[in-house]
Amino acid sequence: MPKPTFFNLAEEKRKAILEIAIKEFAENDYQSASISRMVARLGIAKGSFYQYFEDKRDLYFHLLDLVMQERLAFMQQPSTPDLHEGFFQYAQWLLEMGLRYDFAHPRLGQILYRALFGSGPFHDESLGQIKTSLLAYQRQMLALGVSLGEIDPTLDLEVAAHLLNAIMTDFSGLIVTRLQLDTERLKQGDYSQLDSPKLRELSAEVIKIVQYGLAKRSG
Amino acid sequence: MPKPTFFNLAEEKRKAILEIAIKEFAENDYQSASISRMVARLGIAKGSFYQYFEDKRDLYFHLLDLVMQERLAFMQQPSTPDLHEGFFQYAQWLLEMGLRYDFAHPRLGQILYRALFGSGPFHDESLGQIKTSLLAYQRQMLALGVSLGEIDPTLDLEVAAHLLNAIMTDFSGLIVTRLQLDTERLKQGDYSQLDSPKLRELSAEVIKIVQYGLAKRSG
DNA sequence: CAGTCATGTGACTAGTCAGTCACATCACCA
DNA sequence: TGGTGATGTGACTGACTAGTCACATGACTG
Repeated sequence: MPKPTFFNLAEEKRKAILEIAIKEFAENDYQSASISRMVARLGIAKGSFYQYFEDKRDLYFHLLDLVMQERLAFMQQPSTPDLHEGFFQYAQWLLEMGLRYDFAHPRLGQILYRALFGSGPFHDESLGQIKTSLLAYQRQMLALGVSLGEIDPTLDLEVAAHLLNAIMTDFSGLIVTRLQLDTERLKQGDYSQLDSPKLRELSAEVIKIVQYGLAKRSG
Repeated sequence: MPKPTFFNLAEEKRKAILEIAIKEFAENDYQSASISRMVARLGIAKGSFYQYFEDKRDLYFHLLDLVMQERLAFMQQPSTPDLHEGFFQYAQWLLEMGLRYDFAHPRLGQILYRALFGSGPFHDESLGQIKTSLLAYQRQMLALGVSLGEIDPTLDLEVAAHLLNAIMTDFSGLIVTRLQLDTERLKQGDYSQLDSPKLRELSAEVIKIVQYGLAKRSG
């Protein structure tokens, strides 16, 4: 937890610190993210940093908290469909929103991605918990899908949850290559290509495969 | 490319260097992998290292080469089924072999995994090529599956290849949690739990989902 | 005004790192 | 034996790191 001093700061300054910190941890892994570089960019003294945070780790976990909060808030939009209205419809919506989030907050996404798949000094600690909770959610979704009669009840739900999760996290990478988005332009905030109807087409295609598999339908 | 001096070394010494280097790059990302630590462990002088390799990057790319070579060699076993005898049978075999490889060479797998999903200083360079070539292979497989009449010809093969690839690379993580394998024991070379028939059961379950999807079959 | 307390500061410690270089050692050959 | 070229060496450079601390500034209060 950041020290009280940090929360007493003028909002402007606090936001500036977070902005630079997010940039630093998005562009570098935990080890390589540099406090010296951050304070230099912020134009504040090294000592000040240590009045805001216990240490580097303290800042890092605070950022992870923010990332998860942002993501949850982003997902809780009024347009959210009800899972009871259709499992695969809901899954497609999840896919699309996850993608939109990654485009809207590429740096936050990067930090989360690093925490999930990277291997910093705290890989087992609480970061594993994020992954576990994501998987638990997918599993819960699937269980509901089974009870709605949409999901094959003979499936191993743990395996299915893993696959669903793998596909969803991989989806961003797919879209980026597919739409041939210029990563640099993305970083600079130009998301115009997102409006392309291809996004919906693609998520529909993915869900179709998830739903019916690769096999040629008999006939 | 390593300098000629490296290849002139006695095989014993060369292997010792590679062993320590693999350990170092498996346990740390590129930035954190330390040449100073390596030469200390090897009991050789820092200068000697720079007579074997141009620089850190040179060593790293040499290791990546080795990893890919090892993996290819591992996959080209006499037991390899013919893709023409059945797409999904072949896919299941691929899944199982990939897993066995990761168990047999956990450190090499770790290095490859880092190269694919990490974000070192050379992420765009040639490492992207590895991923691209893996994807190209999956895509080729799928195209053959279509021509064999096993794969739904209306699918977008690029999307399908991505999903297949995501599932395959995620599979190792799934198995490790599923079989509740002790990672430490694995590192020490105890692979006894691999004999479990669960391995085949699980890969079959995964392929079943890939083949027919999650949806409850009508009826 | 003096006192107190939160906040800001940057030089400093003790450690890390990749990479260099003048020198030493060794093997081999004339 | 002396010479030559490959190989080995480790102290050294310059640059970086996280974190500390004695001190400075500012604001608010009695």
